[in-house]
Amino acid sequence: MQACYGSAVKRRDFGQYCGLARALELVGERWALLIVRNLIVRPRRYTELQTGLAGIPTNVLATRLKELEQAGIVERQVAPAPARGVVYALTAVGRSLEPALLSLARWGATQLGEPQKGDVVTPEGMVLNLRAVFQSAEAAGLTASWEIHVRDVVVHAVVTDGALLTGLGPAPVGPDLTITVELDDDELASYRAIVSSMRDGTVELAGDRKLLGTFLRVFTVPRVA
DNA sequence: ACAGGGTCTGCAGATACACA
DNA sequence: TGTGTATCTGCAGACCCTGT
Repeated sequence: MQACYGSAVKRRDFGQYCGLARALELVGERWALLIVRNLIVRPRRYTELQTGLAGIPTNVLATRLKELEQAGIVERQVAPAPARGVVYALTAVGRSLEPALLSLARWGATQLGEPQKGDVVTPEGMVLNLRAVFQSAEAAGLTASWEIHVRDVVVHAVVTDGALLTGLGPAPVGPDLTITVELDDDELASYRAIVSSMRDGTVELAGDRKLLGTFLRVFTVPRVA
C-alpha cells in the first residue's frame, strides 16, 4: 500500500481519510519534524541542517528535504548574496505547522524525564522550547526582553504587549535582562537545567533583576496531571 | 484465539563518489 | 566547497503460516 507524492518519492500511507494520518504521512517520518523545527527558526543551508541535526545521515537529510519539498512544506531558495548555493526555507504551509509543533513540544516537555548520556540540546531546540513553554496568559500586557547565554549559545526572548518573539543570537534591541547560565562541563544545557539554575539563583544577571521572576513565570513547562 | 517462527520488505546508517 | 547520489549492510517490523 503506497502513495505517490510528486513524481519520484514513494512512501507509505495509512489509507485513512483522517487529518492526523495525513499529517503523519507528510511529517511523521524520522527526522522530518526536527528539520521543520530548525527551519522555523530561520532558513538553513544543507550543511547547516546537517550540523544542527547531529546524527542525521546525509542521505536521510536529502531524502527528507525532497519529501518535504514535494509536500509543499519546504522550498529551495537562492541564497542571498554574497553567499552562493541554495538555502531551504519553510513555505507558508510549513510555517502553519508551528502551532502544532509547539503543542507537541509542550506535551513532550512534560515527558522528558532526566537527560540521558549522549543527549544534546541544540540552539534551535532551545528557541522552540521557549516558544512552547510561553504562557501567553501570564504575559498579557507585558513588555520585556531577555537575552540568555548558555556556554557559546545566545538566544533571546522579546515580549511586546504580550506577544512573543524569540530567536538565536542577541536581542534585536538591548535586552532588559541578560541571564548568563553557568553549567558544569558535563551538565547538559537542557531547559530544565537552565531553569533550575535560575531558580537556585546561580546565574549571572545584568539589567532589571526583577525580570528573572517574570521570566520564570512566563516561561513555564506545564504540569500534566 | 493466540503464540511462535520464518520470510520479506523497507528504512537507517555508513561510506564513497559525482557534479556544478 | 556545497549539495547531493549510489550502494551496501544490518536491523526492525509487517506479514504469513502453522501448531496448540
